[in-house]
Amino acid sequence: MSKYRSNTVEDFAEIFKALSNSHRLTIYRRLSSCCAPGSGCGSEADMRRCVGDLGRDLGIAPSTLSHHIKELRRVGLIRVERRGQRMECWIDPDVLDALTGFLSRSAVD
Amino acid sequence: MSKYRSNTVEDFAEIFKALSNSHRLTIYRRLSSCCAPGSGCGSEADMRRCVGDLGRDLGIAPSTLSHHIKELRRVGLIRVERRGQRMECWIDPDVLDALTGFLSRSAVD
DNA sequence: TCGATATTTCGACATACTTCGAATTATACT
DNA sequence: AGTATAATTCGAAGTATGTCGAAATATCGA
Repeated sequence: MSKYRSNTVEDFAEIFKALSNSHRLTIYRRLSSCCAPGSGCGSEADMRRCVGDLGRDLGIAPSTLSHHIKELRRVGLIRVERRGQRMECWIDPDVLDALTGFLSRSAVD
Repeated sequence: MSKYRSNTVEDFAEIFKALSNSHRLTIYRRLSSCCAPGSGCGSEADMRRCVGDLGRDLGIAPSTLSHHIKELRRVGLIRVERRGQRMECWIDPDVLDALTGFLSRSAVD
């Protein structure tokens, strides 16, 4: 039931670019230790983490953190939703699947 | 018998950066339609492609192509060896495995 | 309503990246 | 030796990225 479909090589290049910064990659991995909503491998609270938590101990300014979150969101790797004061983030598993599929699949071109 | 071992998040970020340019990603995918040497899924000739072939129809200057090949090589994604006038390239399957493993594995941190 | 907490937006700056053309190196062929 | 082909190195130019601080927005609690 993968609803995600990325079309071009450019799309995937953008996704890789989002993971090409060590701060963003760390953020993404911290999220990937949680589960996707609806995947039933943890409580709701375990699936999501707020922006502040994700950037803890990274040594970057809040504005920089926000910029990185925005970038991960832009390419579709993560989803974000407000919950009170916090912005809760979680991984879009479809995009991750598309990415690993893209890597292992042989090029047509 | 995976002899490749990447240590840090920074290493993986570098690998993703190498794939974050659509020209380099296209080059890499053209190579991944071949097989690794020793994997026995094709003749020797099928496993490798020279720099000029990999950059065909990409619309970039030879010097730019060379720069991209160098970058893919630097992070370990591909291997290069001279064969006469040509430089033959092929994929390092260990690094690709490490990459997909890294993506699916949960973060410890 | 006022202050605290969480996050974003904006503008600025330094650094890194992509690309090119010109010149250079390596190999093959005649 | 001389020429052609394949690829690299170098320097330059424009663009993109990562980062910050200051100011703004959103929500919660007293």
